[in-house]
Amino acid sequence: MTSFADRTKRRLRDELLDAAQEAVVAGGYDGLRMAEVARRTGVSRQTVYNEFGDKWGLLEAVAARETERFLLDVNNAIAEQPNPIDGLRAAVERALTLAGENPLIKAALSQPGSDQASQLLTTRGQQVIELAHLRLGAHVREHWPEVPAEDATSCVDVALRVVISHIVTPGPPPAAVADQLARVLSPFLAESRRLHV
Amino acid sequence: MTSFADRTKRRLRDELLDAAQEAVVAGGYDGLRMAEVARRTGVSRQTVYNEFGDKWGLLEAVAARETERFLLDVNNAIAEQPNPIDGLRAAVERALTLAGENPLIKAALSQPGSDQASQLLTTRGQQVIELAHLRLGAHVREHWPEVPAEDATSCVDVALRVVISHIVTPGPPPAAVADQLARVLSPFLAESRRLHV
DNA sequence: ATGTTCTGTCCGAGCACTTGACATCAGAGG
DNA sequence: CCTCTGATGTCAAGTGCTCGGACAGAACAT
Repeated sequence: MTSFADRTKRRLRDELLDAAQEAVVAGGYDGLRMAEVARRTGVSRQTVYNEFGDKWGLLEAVAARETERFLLDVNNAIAEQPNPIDGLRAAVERALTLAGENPLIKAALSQPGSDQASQLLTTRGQQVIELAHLRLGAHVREHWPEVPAEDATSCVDVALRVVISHIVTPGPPPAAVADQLARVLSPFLAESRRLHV
Repeated sequence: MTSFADRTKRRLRDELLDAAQEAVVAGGYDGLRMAEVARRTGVSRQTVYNEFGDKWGLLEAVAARETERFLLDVNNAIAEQPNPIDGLRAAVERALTLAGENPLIKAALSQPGSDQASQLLTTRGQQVIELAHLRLGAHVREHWPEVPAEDATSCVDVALRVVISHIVTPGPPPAAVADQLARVLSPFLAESRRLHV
């Protein structure tokens, strides 16, 4: 169904992103050279600009792809738990674990010239919040329809911001944070549920 | 090192060959439609012609690729046996087994409009003989350098023609043929070796 | 001050693929 | 017998993407 040209374009994008990501992991934002990405992929420098506009666009695309993968993984963790509280705990733990192991996040946080990288993390944080809202909200609505949308939103919102904070400023182990959050938030959800039954 | 364009061209060729091979397996030579190959690959009909010239060229390319894979597999079987006689037996058995399981060969042999397909098998047979000569000859020279090149060539030649005959006209199980050939040919090789020590 | 390196932009040439048309041939059916 | 259909093979014009080279500007080191 999809034309060969379409698939090729996708592959080109993917390979460029691979090269770029590798460069960022190795040397941070400053270590990312447009010419190097082009060379590694076997393509002209111009082609990289055609595809991503400018260096910032390339970096953003790298982050977007990684974000999507990240969320996909976290979503799987949620889906395995029918109980929203357990889903919350699982998601938090998985997210923190993944973040701790992710070389791209490490690079963004630790590299010297990370003015840009941290800004990117903030931007991505916004996107993560939006996407995760949809997914987590749907999960709550599905299993606990009694809980009003507003309350579910509030709960998810708080959890996400705490998680992002823990990613940016690492602290206790993932499981501990997950338990803590679940303990703190579950009474709120449970009561909301009881009130609107 | 290789440019993205090169890799893409290779991939295009491969996908076209995949589609063509599938068509041949399903419907023989007559079942192979240029337009269908193009459609399945997501490319224009003209592109198929640009790549392979004409229908016969496409079919030949399919056969060539499959031949290469076939020989690669057989070569591995040979390489595992230091003793040339054992190598011969292993190669014969592997070749007949592979041929018996290969859908493309089955299609070429069983399809109705197989005037072309059988001719193709003949052509390929020639190529197989040439390539296998190089490989088998090298194997004998490596392990039994005493055997003159002419004798090794004769031995390999006979074996190859018998094998091809068994592929075209299936008979006893592969292992039986392999043993038979090994038994028949080994005295010749052994004596030649003894004489030229 | 000067040279170097990288970003970002522009443009002309080239190449592969697409599209549509056409000639030709074989088989099927009226 | 004639025609209609579907397939192969060829051609030319059009299109999009990529390439290569050149250039200006900014940051930085010597």
